[in-house]
Amino acid sequence: MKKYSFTEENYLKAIYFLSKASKKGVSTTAIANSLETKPASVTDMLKKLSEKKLLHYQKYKGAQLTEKGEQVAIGTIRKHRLWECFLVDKLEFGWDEVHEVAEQLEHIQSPKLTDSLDSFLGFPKFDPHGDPIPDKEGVFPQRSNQTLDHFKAGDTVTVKGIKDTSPEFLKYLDKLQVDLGTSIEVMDVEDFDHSMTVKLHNKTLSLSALTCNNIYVK
Amino acid sequence: MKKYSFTEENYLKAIYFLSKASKKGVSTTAIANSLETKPASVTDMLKKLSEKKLLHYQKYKGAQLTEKGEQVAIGTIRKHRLWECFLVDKLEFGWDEVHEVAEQLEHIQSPKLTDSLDSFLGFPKFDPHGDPIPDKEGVFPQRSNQTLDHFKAGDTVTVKGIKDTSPEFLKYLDKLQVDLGTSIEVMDVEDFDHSMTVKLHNKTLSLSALTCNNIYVK
DNA sequence: ATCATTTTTTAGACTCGCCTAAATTTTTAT
DNA sequence: ATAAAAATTTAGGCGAGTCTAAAAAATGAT
Repeated sequence: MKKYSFTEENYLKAIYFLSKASKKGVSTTAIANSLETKPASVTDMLKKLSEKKLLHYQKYKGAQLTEKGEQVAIGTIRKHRLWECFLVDKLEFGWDEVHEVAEQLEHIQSPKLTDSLDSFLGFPKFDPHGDPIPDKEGVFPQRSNQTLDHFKAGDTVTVKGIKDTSPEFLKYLDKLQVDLGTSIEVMDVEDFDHSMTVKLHNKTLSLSALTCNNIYVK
Repeated sequence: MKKYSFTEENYLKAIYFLSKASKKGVSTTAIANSLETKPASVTDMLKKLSEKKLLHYQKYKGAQLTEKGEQVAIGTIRKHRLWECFLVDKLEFGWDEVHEVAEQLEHIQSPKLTDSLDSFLGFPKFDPHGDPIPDKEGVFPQRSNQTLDHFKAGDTVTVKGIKDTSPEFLKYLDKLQVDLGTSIEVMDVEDFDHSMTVKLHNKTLSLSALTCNNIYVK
């Protein structure tokens, strides 16, 4: 098992997420934006990662992870999400407070630690935002990818995940008492702006189309 | 609260421990040996740490931590030892397996994490090797600094800590069933080589002078 | 007190990851 | 089809942290 640097893991993780979105060849600029760095720096790093067989790279054509690179990325995501579970379940962090710390913890190199943590947490399938946690073999459990905005008046659904996991949005959801597992009944959908009137915890409230699109439900 | 790099924390920690041993001006070579680096590299770093007011440094005179530098070192030791407790108490690591991972975890930057972990662990005073864990204010609890070799036939003592925390010695102690809290009765001390015959867990065994000097008791 | 040995520092260079500015290639618009 | 715009790469450089080799200072032995 080779070791990869903090930076390498971050690049691979970023490229992994971007490749899920765009499907073919992740662009230099996209990576640069995602990592808050400059395109020139990304080009340098792509060359290095390419030499290490972690991704395929052709000048001007973007990057694609190799199997090896994808496994490193998935391993990093696994660590990140397990630590998020730890922080919320054991240390009583809020779901809006875990990201920054998990960004550090995800780079700790110790397979034994990762797997012991997994076991200690009871092999969770989803992190505090409902995002799937890959198992030791890199297999993701399936999570509903339907968002609340796809439902209509009369439907009753359960919150399964949050798409926008920014602290701002998460704090807003806290205020609304929306959490994983919360049951939501759709009362009405407004034709004009696609906002929804919903009932949850016996309270009636209105959710914008954007909000509804950021809540995964089933 | 400023942030210090992985490397800076390691230098400060090493100098802290060396200064406890030698009392006046930690030498370049001593630091280099401790960190498995070269004296020339240490000189460079001492200049930088000195500029940051983390230590006092004069050419050819060695280094001494400032109050600020000492607090950073103690903070790092606190993190290290808390993580060791976590690994042993919660993740069922052996006391001989924790050092390497704790060396990584100790550099995570999040006061909230450190303090939550402390609370989650029940504010432990000593780590799995019996070493004292400084509190949030940097105050160390007191631990017996008497070693087993200072006792004589007829004395009965309790193991309070291990001086040599190398995996090799710790595994040896595992084999002898010596653990923190283990009660030891001194049966006999050999004049010739100062080895001891002791009784513990109703077993009689012989311990070398070196072994006895590496076990803190009270 | 002086000479030899050891320790420490300086000088110059390397890697990693990043930057800016300029050159080049690709894409888009006309 | 070509010119303008956008994306990407190259070139050169910087800071952190490290190294080796050589110079300088401190220490120890006689």
